[in-house]
Amino acid sequence: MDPKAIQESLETSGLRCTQQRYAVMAFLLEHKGHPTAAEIFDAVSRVDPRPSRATTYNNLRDLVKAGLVREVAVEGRGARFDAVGKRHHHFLCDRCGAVEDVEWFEVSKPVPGILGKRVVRACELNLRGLCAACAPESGSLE
Amino acid sequence: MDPKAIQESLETSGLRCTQQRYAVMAFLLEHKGHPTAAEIFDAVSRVDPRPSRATTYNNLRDLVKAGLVREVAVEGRGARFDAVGKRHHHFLCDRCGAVEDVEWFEVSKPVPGILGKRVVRACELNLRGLCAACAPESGSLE
DNA sequence: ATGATTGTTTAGACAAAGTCTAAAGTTGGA
DNA sequence: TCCAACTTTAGACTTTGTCTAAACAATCAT
Repeated sequence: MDPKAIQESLETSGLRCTQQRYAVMAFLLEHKGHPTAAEIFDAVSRVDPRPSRATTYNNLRDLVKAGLVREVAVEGRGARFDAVGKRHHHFLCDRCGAVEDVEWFEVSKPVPGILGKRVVRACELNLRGLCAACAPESGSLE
Repeated sequence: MDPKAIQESLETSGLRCTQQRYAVMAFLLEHKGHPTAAEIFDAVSRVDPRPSRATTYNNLRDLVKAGLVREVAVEGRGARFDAVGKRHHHFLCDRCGAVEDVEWFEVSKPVPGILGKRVVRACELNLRGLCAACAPESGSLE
């Protein structure tokens, strides 16, 4: 995504395109590996010397609220983020902790009635196991 | 699950049945609401006055390693845990943060080839939206 | 342009979540 | 009984995230 497009998507969402905000967004678009807030903070800090941690957290929150970024549900200490792009599932490596995207495929819907009054707005699959780098030559258990 | 059965399942998994460990396991079996580590610590602290936080964390880690307990993947600060029982999916409420079990139903498998060398060991669905308590009378977007 | 208003950044204190260590306490088995 | 292995404990420490008040933009209407 080129700089102009990033700026535009921020402004369309009602966010000013500030240095910091832009840096966070650009970093997320370039790094699809679901970085943690700490990693994002480190990365933008390296460019613009010493922004406060709070700014990075604020910007992440703003971007999530605006729908440009999503927080990924994984177990583990730090929140991880993901620029909203193509729909996809996630694969979590039990050994090295990597969080990888898996190409989207349609999943079965819950049997009607199972959910009661609940309103479903989104639905994603978490696959778990060993990533390509950690996998030995053994087979799957699923 | 009765006390004897809990003790047995611990010992079968190669874990001594200590006071603390038993208390953590029993609490998880009774509270299906996916408590956070902090909640578990508080609960067992109330019974046995002042165990160290470290003990609770150690025991949780041991139980997860033994396969009796699972860490639930949700975004947000504290790790949440779940006694391993019937297979189920999770429903996450966007408004109140509740994590509820959803009765198991079979989900579509990924198209072969999509996963490359990865070895899948588990697979669960995260549904997201508004829980029964938070849902207005509007419809679903999915 | 000028100034009022609003949104943003900053530093640092704070709080919450989790880990580590060293010492002391248990437990089970030879 | 005594040893080796496992547990627990307190507390220091680290990491992650939030909050606040003050300084800094940027915007908009004159």
